[in-house]
Amino acid sequence: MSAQASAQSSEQSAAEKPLRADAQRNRDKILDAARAAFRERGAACSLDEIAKRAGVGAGTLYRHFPTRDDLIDAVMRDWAERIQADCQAVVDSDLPPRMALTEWFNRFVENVGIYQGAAAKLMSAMDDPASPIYRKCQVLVAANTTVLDSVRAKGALRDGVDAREVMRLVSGVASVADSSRLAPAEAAPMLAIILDGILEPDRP
Amino acid sequence: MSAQASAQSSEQSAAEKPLRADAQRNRDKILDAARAAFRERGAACSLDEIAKRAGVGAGTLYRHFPTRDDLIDAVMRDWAERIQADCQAVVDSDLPPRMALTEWFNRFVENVGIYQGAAAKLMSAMDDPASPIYRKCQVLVAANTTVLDSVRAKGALRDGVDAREVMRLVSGVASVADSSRLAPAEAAPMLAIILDGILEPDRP
DNA sequence: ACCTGAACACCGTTCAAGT
DNA sequence: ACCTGAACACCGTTCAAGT
Repeated sequence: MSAQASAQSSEQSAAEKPLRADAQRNRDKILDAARAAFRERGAACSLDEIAKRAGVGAGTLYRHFPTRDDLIDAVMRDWAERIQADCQAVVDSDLPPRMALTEWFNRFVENVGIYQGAAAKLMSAMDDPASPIYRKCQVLVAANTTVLDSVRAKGALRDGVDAREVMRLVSGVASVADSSRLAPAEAAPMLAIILDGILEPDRP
Repeated sequence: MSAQASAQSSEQSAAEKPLRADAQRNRDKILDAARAAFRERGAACSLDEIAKRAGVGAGTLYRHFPTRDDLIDAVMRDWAERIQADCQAVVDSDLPPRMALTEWFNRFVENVGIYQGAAAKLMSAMDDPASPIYRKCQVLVAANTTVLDSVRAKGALRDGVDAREVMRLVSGVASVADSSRLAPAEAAPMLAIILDGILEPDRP
């Protein structure tokens, strides 16, 4: 069972008071069950089913995660780290601008597409500070800004290209890919258009 | 009441056997109620509430519209006509390419954004022939192709730009605008990027 | 301090009984 | 031929009772 792997490294946010041992165990079981359920049935899957899979009462799930978005947020934790790692890798790689952005956008769409409905969740949280996922969006915006700035420093970006707008556009592509059930690679033509739209046209 | 307007011009698709008078009246009442409810609460609003608003039994709603998508499809009827009209207007206008496409994309996003969740519905129906909304998507794809072809004829489009991909991209923008609750005008920067991505860069 | 699961509310969907 | 609304199933959410 994959339950073991993450049950060992008790998943908890850095600066929070420690949970009682049994509570921590339940929290981990819920997260494992949620990850599996989201993967199979998408982010709209029944919370009751997740509780049952995790072998806990429904109330326990709600105690740990008052809303569905809180649960999604927790499940997204490792996922945000992966994106930050990708960002760093691309910036360090020193690839030519177009290749760097192609790589970055592709990974972005791939990462955002882990669960059906995850892309849509992200989009609606992006401008909603009240959403539990809002912070995760900030991380994405920051990573995207970092990558774009590194390309801008090479003079490859058109004037007036705003990282926020690019982020929205790419999220839109991720969402299209998600709801049309496109393979990640099938998003490439759309991403290519965006690239042509933000990169300085080849100069003689 | 706005109910009167559309109750007079009994809304029925061209080639279908006529309904009994009372059935036709109920159908119209349901559509009016659905339009109002979708506008207020979005495309995910309770069907039961729509039936109540329309003053019919729940079963009557299901008799006329077996699935939620069938109802959405019917509500979208006049909406698709509006898009086709916009398409024709833009093609006939003989505006310079960039202005023509700006106009077209803006209207597209505006039209698709009538109801919360409508854009998402469209996206997922685009590649799903089994969906009742699929036909409506075909209309949109056709209109979009017409506009793009008219611009291509002027040599303003980059080589290899596919109408289908552009349609997907713009739907994605509409979806972002929808779920982030952006005003239609706020989609302009994203649309500008797409324009730069598909138009031939200015030549000296 | 935390867990359980019965109980409630809400919504989609069906279908027997009615006109 | 069509309509009604009670009935059922399913899901989210709460909370009294338990450890």
